[in-house]
Amino acid sequence: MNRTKINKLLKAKSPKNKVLLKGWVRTRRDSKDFSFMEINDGSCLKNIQVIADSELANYEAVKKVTTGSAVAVTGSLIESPGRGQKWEIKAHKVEIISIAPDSFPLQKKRHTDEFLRTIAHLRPRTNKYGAGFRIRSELSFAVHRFFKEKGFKYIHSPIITGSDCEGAGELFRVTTLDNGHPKAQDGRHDYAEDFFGAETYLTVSGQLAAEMFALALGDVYTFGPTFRAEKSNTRRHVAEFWMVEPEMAFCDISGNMDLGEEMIKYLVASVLDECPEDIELFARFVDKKLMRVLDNIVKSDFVRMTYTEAIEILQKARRKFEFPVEFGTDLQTEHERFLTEHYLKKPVILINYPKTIKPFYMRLNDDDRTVAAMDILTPGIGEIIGGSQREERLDVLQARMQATGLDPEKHWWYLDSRRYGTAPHSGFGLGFERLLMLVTGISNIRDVIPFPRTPDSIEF
RNA sequence: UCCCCAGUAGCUCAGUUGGCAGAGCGAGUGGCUGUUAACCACUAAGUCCGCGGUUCGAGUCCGUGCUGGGGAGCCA
Repeated sequence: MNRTKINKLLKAKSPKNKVLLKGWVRTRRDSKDFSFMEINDGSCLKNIQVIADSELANYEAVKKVTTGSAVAVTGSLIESPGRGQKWEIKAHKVEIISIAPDSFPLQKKRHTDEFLRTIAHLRPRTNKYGAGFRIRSELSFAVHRFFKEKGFKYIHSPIITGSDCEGAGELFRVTTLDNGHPKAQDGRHDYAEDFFGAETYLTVSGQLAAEMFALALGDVYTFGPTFRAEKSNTRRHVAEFWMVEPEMAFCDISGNMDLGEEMIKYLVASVLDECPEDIELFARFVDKKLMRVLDNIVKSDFVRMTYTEAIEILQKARRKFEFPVEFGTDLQTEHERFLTEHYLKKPVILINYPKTIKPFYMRLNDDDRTVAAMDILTPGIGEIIGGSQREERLDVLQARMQATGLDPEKHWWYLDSRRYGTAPHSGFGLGFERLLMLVTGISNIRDVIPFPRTPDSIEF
């Protein structure tokens, strides 16, 4: 007999004589001649209530089943005479697959997120983390569906890279050399002896690869893990995170903004549509304003303004900032928060940043002082998307590389894309975990990724 | 890396001026009961984060280290 998942059982239209259910015991309560067991199998937030009575051959053993134990229940799905649930299972047979000893650390009460991080291998068994990771799964599929519906091709960009100029951030080195290996005269490893015959790193972005494929397949995207060796310890940073990076040929900064806004709206709407119960949990217990925030994102247009306009707003603001605001300085967290949380109270797309604070590949504007950069900032999260129209003019790109200290020779293949059939193109990167934070209201990035990697922490 | 806060039972926390180590929940045992994070009674459970110092006496004061959290920088 095949097992039926609980999400299906709970949606039943009529009673069923015989079903098989497998899952974990969330709680058990004894009554006079029977026992109530709440079973969860991860298919949905809700548990199903099982009635195990003294007719069962192993009733004495069933009464010893603890929270966290695994069971298989054969029984009939009947309408519950009790209040609080429509359906319940009258057990004919309860197979005890395993008993969790009383050291099982999850209790039927709320735990702090800090404690649950120390048992990251068990936290998906809680309501909140189960819900969060179901949402993460649905959101991933929604990303692919969004791009598929728009005719984008999915590119698997490499994880190991020899390129160190993809973006800002410290890199993780990839090597098969060990400490005993002979070193070159400067005391560093001789990477000619290494696996690839050169220094290699974990990727910080799939952008350069995506650009090459956009200039062949038209509209493409990558969606995979990226790595930053920054020793930053904040609630918004992890060393390993997932990024979504679309890249579009024949697309300018304006089309880029349109896609970014459309994509965030689509993804938020998808989750609201597909995970209503899981989202409801976050709206009730994690962030009371969540539904209003999400509704606002889906329904209202994002504000669009230039970096220069943003600077003027901040300069006129009657607020003391710790860092001064003037053209040429990057916006600090306090500035971003003022704009999105106090001034506009909604997401904003900022464009045309000074060229001095942005990477070489962003397209130089006609004013020669700004580049066609685009950041989308949202209340609470800050920068969720960073992108640009790319510099497609070979000579300008070479000049920008040299000005920022990059060796054009080494990136010959990247420059080839501007030699042969170069065309305007644009793209951006969206931090997948930050999107999850936005959608769930979870305030710490460590709680939206299964096993977070942060400085001095690699237990799981 | 810098600034701030915290660390006491399995979990969440209280602990007064430096003077016997506490509660709720969880767990165990028993009772009650179509129960809903059930209810009632009893029981067990501690390196008060580590090290050093002050003191007749330190969970409490001082120094230092570790761990966790928040903020900043950097970024997605």
